[in-house]
Amino acid sequence: MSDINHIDKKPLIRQIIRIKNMICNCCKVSVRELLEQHGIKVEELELGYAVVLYKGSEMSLEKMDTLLKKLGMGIIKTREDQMIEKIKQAVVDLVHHMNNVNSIVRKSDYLVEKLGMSYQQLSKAFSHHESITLEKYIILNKIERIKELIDQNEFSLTEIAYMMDYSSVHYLSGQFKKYTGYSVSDYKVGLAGSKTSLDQIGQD
DNA sequence: CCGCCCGCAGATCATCCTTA
DNA sequence: TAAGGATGATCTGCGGGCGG
Repeated sequence: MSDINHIDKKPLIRQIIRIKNMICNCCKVSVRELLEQHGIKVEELELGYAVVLYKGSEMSLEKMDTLLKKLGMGIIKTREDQMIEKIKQAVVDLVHHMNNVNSIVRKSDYLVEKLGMSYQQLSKAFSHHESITLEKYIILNKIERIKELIDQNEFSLTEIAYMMDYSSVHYLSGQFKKYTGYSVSDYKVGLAGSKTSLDQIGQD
């Protein structure tokens, strides 16, 4: 009797979950692996969201959130959370995934166009939700991208400045030192600290 | 000569706050 | 919710120094 009821009460739930701090394909691999290890079928998986199928009696959103937090991620719950995550992904797209110089338009214009909200609204929501301003978040992402380009050792600092939409190499150099505490030269010879994970940007 | 770094002044922009 | 103003931060342009 109880066994029959137990089986009947195992409905499969299909749900879209929004996931924060997914910033690259490596994250997708990790998320899929983690969820499948816990019996969750992943039907679709993109940066920022997944379509999952799971047994309601064995798994819940809370449990999934706990699992994802082990990867530095988590499930987005409120509308504001979702908006902040969209802003972050737009910034990551802009800074890290656009190698075409011409595509790097004014950051605020790009975000306004991509998210369909005024810059004031975006900035206010971001500052309210995070410990840094939207502008600083963009700059910190650019610094991490610059570190990557320096590590690749393919471009001079002048070329990197041009690629990252700085008007001059000297301003890039100055901003790099301001935000990291060490110069580009120090970073190149390994005297400085390592790169920061994108999901840790802005978190003290 | 080239690449990198630094300082300064002025222009531009982002953010915050107030008001309607 | 949008508009406008104030303020501080960021960015640019110029000039110069240093080391390879």
